[in-house]
Amino acid sequence: MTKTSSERSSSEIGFDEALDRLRVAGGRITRARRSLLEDLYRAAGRVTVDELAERHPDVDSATLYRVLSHFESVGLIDHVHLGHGPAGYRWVGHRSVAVVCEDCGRVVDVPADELRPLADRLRRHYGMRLSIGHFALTARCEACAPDHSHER
Amino acid sequence: MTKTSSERSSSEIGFDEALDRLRVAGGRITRARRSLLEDLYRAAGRVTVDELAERHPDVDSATLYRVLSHFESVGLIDHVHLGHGPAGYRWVGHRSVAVVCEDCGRVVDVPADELRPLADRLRRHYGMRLSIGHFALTARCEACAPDHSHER
DNA sequence: TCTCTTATTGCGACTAGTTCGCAACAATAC
DNA sequence: GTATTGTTGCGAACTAGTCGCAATAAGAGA
Repeated sequence: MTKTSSERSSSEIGFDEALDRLRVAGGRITRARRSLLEDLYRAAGRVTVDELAERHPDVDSATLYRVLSHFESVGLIDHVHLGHGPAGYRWVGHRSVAVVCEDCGRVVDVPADELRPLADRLRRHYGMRLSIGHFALTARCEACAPDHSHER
Repeated sequence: MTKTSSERSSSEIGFDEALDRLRVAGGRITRARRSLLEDLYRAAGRVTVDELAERHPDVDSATLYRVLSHFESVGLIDHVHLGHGPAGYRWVGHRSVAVVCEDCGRVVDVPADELRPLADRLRRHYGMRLSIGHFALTARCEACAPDHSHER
């Protein structure tokens, strides 16, 4: 289920740089923080809290959330709500929007630019600045909703 | 089935028709169902579970959810997840998408047609059929995220 | 290196939103 | 009316996430 082909761009924050950021922010580099940071850094794409909890059984779930929100406040990761399920976290620098199938849960990443025209219209005509990335778009994938207009 | 995409509320289901549908579906018209159906029919737009619970204190919340999902399965209402908060329910036939401010929770309704270009692209290029309406788009309204840059 | 301060953790309780099991109830068919 | 069985109310459970607090352990300074 690992996400494919999210190559690291040069503008992306490196692991050591991330550690520095945490230190500059005045925080301590604890065992939990270091191992979660490593995991998030190495993960190719989005990771859910469940997955992190499974991979770090020594880290309490309350701590998990606290660490994640700390990382987020320092600008190392961001999170996206994937429909009904748990949120997904990933290293910053990705400029894509998740489109999740509401039936099978499959997530397809779409370049954020695809939403630009809509975002512009929403801002200009409705005064709403679209939060690209914070919530996934829900859809149905081909497997779950084969085309050719057969309504349920 | 009556689902041609550009049609609007001319084909909206009336209250008595809705009652018929429930009967045809083999269900009983209970007190809870009748009063909730009336409420939803009369409500101008989206109603949250909280609001319904407040207005129908005699109806247990578990029943509330069951009735709502029954109505939905019969095709009388649909629901939309408004970001972090509770879901909103409304009479079918509305062709709009909710855009919710993630800070203040304000909901702005946007004609579904605004999403058409995006939906088309997602279908054609990514094989995902956007579920317009099931999830709100999240954004920030002008009050919560005043535009600092000087854009036209 | 040891000591001290205090940021962070683990634990358990708690929240919101929603679902489930089950016995009591009430809508309808007869 | 009575019987049948779909629905309801109640409470418990569940998921995703948050919070308070005492114990722990980073890491600055001696």
